[in-house]
Amino acid sequence: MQATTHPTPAIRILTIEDDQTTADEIAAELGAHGYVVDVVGDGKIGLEKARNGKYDAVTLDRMLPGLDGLSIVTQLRADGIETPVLMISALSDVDERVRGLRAGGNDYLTKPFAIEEMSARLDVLLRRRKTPGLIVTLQVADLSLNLMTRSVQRGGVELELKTTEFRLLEYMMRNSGQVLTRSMIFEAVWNYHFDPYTNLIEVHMMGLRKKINLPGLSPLIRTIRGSGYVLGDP
Amino acid sequence: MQATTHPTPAIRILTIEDDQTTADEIAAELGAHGYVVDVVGDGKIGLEKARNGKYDAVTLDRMLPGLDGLSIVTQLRADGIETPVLMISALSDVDERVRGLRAGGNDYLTKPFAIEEMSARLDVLLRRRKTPGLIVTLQVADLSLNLMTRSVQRGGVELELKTTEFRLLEYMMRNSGQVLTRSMIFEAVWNYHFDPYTNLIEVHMMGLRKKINLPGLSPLIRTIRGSGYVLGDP
DNA sequence: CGCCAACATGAAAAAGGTTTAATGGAACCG
DNA sequence: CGGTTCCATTAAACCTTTTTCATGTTGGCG
Repeated sequence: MQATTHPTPAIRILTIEDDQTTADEIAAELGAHGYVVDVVGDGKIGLEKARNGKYDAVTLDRMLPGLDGLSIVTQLRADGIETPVLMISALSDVDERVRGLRAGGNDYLTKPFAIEEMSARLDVLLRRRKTPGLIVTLQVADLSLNLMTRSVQRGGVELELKTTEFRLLEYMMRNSGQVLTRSMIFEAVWNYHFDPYTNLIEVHMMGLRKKINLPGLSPLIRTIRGSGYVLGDP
Repeated sequence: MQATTHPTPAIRILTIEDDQTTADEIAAELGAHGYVVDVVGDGKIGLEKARNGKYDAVTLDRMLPGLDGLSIVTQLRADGIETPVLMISALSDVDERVRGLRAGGNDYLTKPFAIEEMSARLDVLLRRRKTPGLIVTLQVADLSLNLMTRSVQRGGVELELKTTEFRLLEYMMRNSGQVLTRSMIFEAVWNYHFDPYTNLIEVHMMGLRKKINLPGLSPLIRTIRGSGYVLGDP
């Protein structure tokens, strides 16, 4: 093994932070974790280094002299740089957090924070796998159901379904356009293989309809009198 | 357009049924739906036709002269024939149903049945898409979590998790081997962006541990005193 | 060894979801 | 057009899950 090369290349962190005390603390903690830390106190210079320095991650203060933290992430992302960014701020309200993440931050931490907290969050960012986020969705008309996240949308607006409603809708979407009898629904959703002589299905069907039939949009669930129900528009 | 070809090829159903009355009813109903129906009363002949006849689906009585319904499906599947089979039987108990489906039946219907019931079930079988059943699972040690079916297994045995436990475990599996602080867990699982000053996490962590730590197997959840929790074995 | 803080545990309380039950309304049939 | 059956709707009962609370246990540190 050569003396001039590391067995594994060091992990490099850029800390953009104007408060010297905080900066020292961060540098010490991350150093102790074996990371190489560069500290910068000015926004403009920070952006420059982040652009060129090949860092594995960036910790970024929200309030900075020179250039604001939000602008820095926005710029970075606009330039196509995907380095994970942990945003740090004294502003704790929800809007501020959302703004930070929307701008392109990967995580958001509020001052004051325990230094191990920050370290743990950085670890997660560094190990973040580029999972393509494979989505599996069912689509019927303008209704979509995501099997991974369990989210349901009608014409773009999110619906909050209970678990039974979700299972019922999933079954109907998997067999859309076809008549589904009560016994088929009981088998698929409740795993009942007998007739329970109850109006369970009607009740839950109504719950679904209330949520799915948004004003102005066509009702997607039709009743086939004497047979069952169908999902679909025509 | 030639006179000898159909605009869309007719859908062909094979009905293996020895009771003449039932057979007539089925043929009438399916005929009314535009299907071409062949009726056979004997098991052996039925198996022959199913093997060669290029049918789109088969309805199959459980009790037959010549050859039993169960044996017919078993044979068909053994021969690599994947034609959807709707089994029909006077036997309604769970074991019988399971046996029918295990043998290779795609659906199971108990006599007496409404004829529209059968028709609706056949429709579903006919439109059955060959969805490859794409599975997406998370794996940590001998623990596996299926995101599509929401099932969790430890060393092959199925675990019953509540929804909160499931979300908690999913988050920990997605970030296994790393310390997850309370605030990170609160953000990911409860969507709390503040400290609720409660022991919610401890309680649910215990619930998970109780289910995951099967006797003889190593405890996968470790507590990092002062920091948080880690999922993984070493 | 003893104190303090952090975590674990069990059970009660609160919240939320599912099922039953009772009633009203709409479609079909003579 | 009256009766009957099937479906929709609402509210209450019931059951499960989640959260809180009170208390016990453990590990670190002087």
